[in-house]
Amino acid sequence: MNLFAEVAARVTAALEALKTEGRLPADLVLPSFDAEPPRDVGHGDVAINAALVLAKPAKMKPRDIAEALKAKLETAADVERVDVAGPGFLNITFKPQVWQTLVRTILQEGPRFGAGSIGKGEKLNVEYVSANPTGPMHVGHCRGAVFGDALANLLVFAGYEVTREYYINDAGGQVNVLARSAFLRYREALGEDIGAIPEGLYPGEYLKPVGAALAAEHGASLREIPEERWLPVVRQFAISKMLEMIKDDLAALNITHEVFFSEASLTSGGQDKVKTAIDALRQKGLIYEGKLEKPKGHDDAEWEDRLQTLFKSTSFGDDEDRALQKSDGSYTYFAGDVAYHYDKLQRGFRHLINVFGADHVGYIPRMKAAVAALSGGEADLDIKVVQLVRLFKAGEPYKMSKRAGTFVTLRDVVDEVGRDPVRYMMLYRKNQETLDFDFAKVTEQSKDNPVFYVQYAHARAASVMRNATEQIAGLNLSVEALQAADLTLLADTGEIDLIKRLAAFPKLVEGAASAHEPHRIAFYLYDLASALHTQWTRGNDSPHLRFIQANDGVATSARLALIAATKTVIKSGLEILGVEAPDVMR
RNA sequence: GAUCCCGUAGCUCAGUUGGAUAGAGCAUCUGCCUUCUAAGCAGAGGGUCGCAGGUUCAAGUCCUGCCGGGAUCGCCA
Repeated sequence: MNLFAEVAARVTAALEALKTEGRLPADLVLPSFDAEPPRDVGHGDVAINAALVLAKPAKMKPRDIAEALKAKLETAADVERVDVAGPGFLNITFKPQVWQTLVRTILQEGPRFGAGSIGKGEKLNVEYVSANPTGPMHVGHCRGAVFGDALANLLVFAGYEVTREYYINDAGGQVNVLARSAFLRYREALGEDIGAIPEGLYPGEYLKPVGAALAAEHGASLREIPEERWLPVVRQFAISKMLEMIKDDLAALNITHEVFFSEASLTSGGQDKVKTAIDALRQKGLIYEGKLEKPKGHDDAEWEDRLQTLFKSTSFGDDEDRALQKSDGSYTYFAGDVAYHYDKLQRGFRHLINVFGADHVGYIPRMKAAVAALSGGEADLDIKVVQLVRLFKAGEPYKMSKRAGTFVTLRDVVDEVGRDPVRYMMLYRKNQETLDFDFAKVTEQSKDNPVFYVQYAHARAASVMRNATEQIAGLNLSVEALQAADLTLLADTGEIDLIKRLAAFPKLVEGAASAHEPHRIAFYLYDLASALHTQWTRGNDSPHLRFIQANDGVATSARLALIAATKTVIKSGLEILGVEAPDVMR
C-alpha cells in the first residue's frame, strides 16, 4: 500500500468530477502531478502540485483550481483538513487514525510492505562484475559487485523478474597471458627455477596453486609438447580455477549470479553467434567496410589507416562508428559484446542494466547504440557507472600496484572489516560519486559508520520486544496480537513522526527502483533509525513515553506494534542492501 | 581536441526525477547515563548550492557558455 499513490488517485478522481461538472474544461488532458511528503512539516502530510501544473492547460488561476479541489478532497473521512498554500499547493493533513492504521497495515503486509510497486513481473537483466578471469577480485571490483547486487535485490523487491549475469571475458589475448603465466608456475611446481617473472606475464602468487594442480594432473607431459598444444589445455584449466576463486570471493560478499555467460562460447562448438549478430545488423544496413578517422588527440606518427568492418553507431548518437573486426579479420571485444546483448534480447529481456566501472565510460554510447539497433528500439539499456574507490588507511592514501602483484584483494577487505560494513559503505554513496574507503574508519565501530547505527536500531527494537515479554507476564507479541492492539494510543508526536517515516518507504522504494539508485535505501534507513533512536531517548527523559509500560499492557502492546512495524521496514531495507539485520549487537 | 562524471556548511556527503524558509554526519560549543542497550539523544553556530546567462507560476535540480578536479578516447579487455 502506498499512501501517496492513493492520494494521487483521489486527486485524479476529483479532477474528473470537476470536468464533468463543467468547472474544468471537458477536453482537458490531465498532466502528471505529484503527491509527496512535503519537506516542511508545517505543510501538512501530503503536498499536491496539481493546481499548479493544471493552471496553464486549463487557463485558470492555480489558486482557483486549488480551492475547487480542496472542496472535493476535504470531505474524505480520514482528512483532518486541506490547506491551499503558497502559489497553489494543496496540503492535506490527515487525522491521526491514518497513521495508526498504517501500523496495522505494515504488520499485515510484513516483508511485502512497500514491495511489488512497479515491476509487474517483467523480465529484467542485470549484468555486473564481469571481471576478467585472470586473477582474484581486487577492491576496485568490489563496488560494482555490491552495487549491482543491491540494485538487483531492489528490483526484485519492486516486482521485476530479475536475472543476474556475469559475462566472462575468456576469449581475448589476456587469457593467453594467463595461460602462459600459469604454465610458468607449472614448470616451477615441477622443480624448475623460473627466476623473475618476465614482463608481460602475471606475477601474482595466486597462480602457484594452479601450477601445482596442473603438475599433479598432467605430470611433466605438458612440458614435452609445443605451446600451440598445451596452451588451450592450460588456458581452460586456469580460467576455471580463476572462476572458482572469483565465485568464492563474491560469495564472501553474499553475491551470486544466476548466469555466467562465456564470451568464448559465442564462437565455439561450430557456431558463430558473433556473425549472426553482425548479420542481423547488416540486414538493417548498419554495417560497412571502411576506415576510421584519426582521433584528434592521437599521436600522428603511430597512426595508420586500416580497412575494418564497422558498425554505424553514429546513427544512434555515438561520436564515431565502431570496429567489429580487426584488420586481420578476427572479432573485436565489442563484436562479442554485441553478440552477447543480441543473445540477451533473444532470451526475452526488454529491460537491460549493465554496471560499468569508470574506466569503461567511453564504451557506453556504442553499447546503447548496439542494443537500440538490435532491438529496433524495443528494449531499454541503462548503464550504471560506478566511480573509482580510493583506498585510505587512517587518512593516508593507500597505494597499490597491480604490476607488482601487490594489489588489495576484495577478500583482504572483507576479511579485515567484515561483509556488512563493506556492503553498506559501498552503497552509502551515489554510484557516480567517487568513494573514499578508509580501512581505519570502517573498522571503527562508531557512529561514523552508518551500518552500525542502522543495525543498532534493529537490534534495539528486538531488544525492546525481548524485555517486554520478560517484564510483563502474559504479554502476547505475536503479529496477530499486535495487529489487534489499540493503536489509537499511538498519539505522541514522536510516535506519529516515526510512523510518517515508515509511510514514506513504499514511495521511496518506487523512486529508488525506477532510478536504479539503491543508495537511496541506505540513506532512508539512516533517517528511519534516527527516528527510532530519538523516540527511545525521549523515553529516557520522560518515562511515560517509554515503549514498555510495566503497569500498562494495553499501551505497551500499541507501542510494540509500532516497534514491530519499524523493525519490519528496517529489515526489508537491509535485505535489499544485502546487510544483516541482527537481533543482538555483539 | 572530444566525450562522460563530479563541484552544495570548515570536512565527507544527501537533496524523493522542477516545488514552498536547501538538509544529515563529522568537527566546534552547551546539555542529558540510579534508566526499555549512552554503540544513543537534545540544542547552538556554520551557505552567493563553482561562475554567468536562459527556460517558467516555481531552478541546487532542466538548457547554453565558461572555470576547477577526475576518468576515458582506432584493432586492449
